Amino acid sequence: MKLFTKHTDYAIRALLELAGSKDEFLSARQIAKQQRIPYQFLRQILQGLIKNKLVISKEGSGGGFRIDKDPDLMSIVDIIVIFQGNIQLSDCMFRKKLCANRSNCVLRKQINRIEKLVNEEFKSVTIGSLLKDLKKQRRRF
Amino acid sequence: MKLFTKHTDYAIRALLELAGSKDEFLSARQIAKQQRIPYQFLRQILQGLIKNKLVISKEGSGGGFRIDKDPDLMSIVDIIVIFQGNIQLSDCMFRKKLCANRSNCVLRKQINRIEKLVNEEFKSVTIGSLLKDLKKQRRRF
DNA sequence: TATAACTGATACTATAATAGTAGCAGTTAA
DNA sequence: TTAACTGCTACTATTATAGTATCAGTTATA
Ligand code: FES
Ligand code: FES
Repeated sequence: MKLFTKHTDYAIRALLELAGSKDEFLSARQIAKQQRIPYQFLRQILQGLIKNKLVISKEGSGGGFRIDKDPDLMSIVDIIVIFQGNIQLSDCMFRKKLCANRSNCVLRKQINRIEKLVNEEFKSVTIGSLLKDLKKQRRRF
Repeated sequence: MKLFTKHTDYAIRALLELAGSKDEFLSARQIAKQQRIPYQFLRQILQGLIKNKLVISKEGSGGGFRIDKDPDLMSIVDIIVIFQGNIQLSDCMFRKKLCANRSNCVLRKQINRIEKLVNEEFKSVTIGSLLKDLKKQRRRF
C-alpha cells in the first residue's frame, strides 16, 4: 500500500529544495539534478504545484520556480491531496456503487476513524517542519 | 491509496461469515453467494487463510471451511499481513535501493511514526469485535 | 460404485493505477 | 538571434490488483 506516490514524494523533495532557497528562482533542471528526479516527470509535478498556488514560476531564460506559501502552513496532506486526492485508507465508498453487502459494513466506521487519525497526524507535518529537521540533521553529521 | 485490497476485504467478509457460524463447515460456494464474492477469487483467498491457520477445511462433498482461531484474537492487521505484507504507508525503504537522496529523508521517521500508530489502531479491530458490531447493528435495524 | 459437491493448487488473462517520456509552442535574458 | 527556460499535453511502459479457468484429488450418499 502506498500513502505516497512518486508524484507526492518528488513534490515534497522539490518543495524542500525550494523552501531551502526561498527567494531565488530554481529551474526544474536544477531541482531534478539536485534531487535526482526524472526531469520531465518533475515538470509535470511542478505544474501541479503551480495550479495549486504552492509555487510561482518565471518563464524564460533564468526563470524557474519559487515557493509562494509559508512552508509552515504547507502540510504533507495538502500535497497528497493535490496528487492523489483525499487520504483514504480504503476506497470502496468511492467506487460509485456501494459495498456489495453494505449491511455488513461495520468495517467502514473503523476505517473512517483511523483515516481521520492519519489525516490529523500528517497535517502536523509541514514542509517547514521537515526543513527544520533536515537542517538539524545536517548540522549533526 | 488502498489500505485494503480486495483480497483483504473479501477475507474479512468471509471470516465474519465463518465466525458467525462457528461450528459448521461453510463451502466456498455458500460464502461467495452470501457475500457476493467472485467464487474462484474467494477460493484463492480461503487457501491463503488455510495456509495461515485462520481456518481449516474439510474436503469432499459436504465439506467446506470452518474458523480455527478465536475471532477476538484475529485482528485486521493479521489479515492485511497475509495478503499484502506488513502495513507500510510508503515503501521506498522496501525497494531494495534506498531513497535517491537519503540524507534528505527526514520524512521517513514521520512516516514510520504514523505507520506505527495505524498498526496499533488496527490491531485492536478484530473479527470478533466486528462481529459484535454487526450483531448490534442487525438488532437495531 | 458412480456421481455430485466439495477442496488443493496453480497458471492464465484483464484492468487499472502509477511512473516515466517526448515534443511542440511560447517567453525572456543576454 | 539563440540558449535556457516554462506551459501544455499526448503518449508509452511497468506494475499491482482483480478476476478466470482448469485439472487433480477427496468424500458423502444413493
Ligand atoms: S462501505 Fe465499504 S467496506 Fe463497506
Ligand atoms: S528513505 Fe524513503 S522517503 Fe526516504
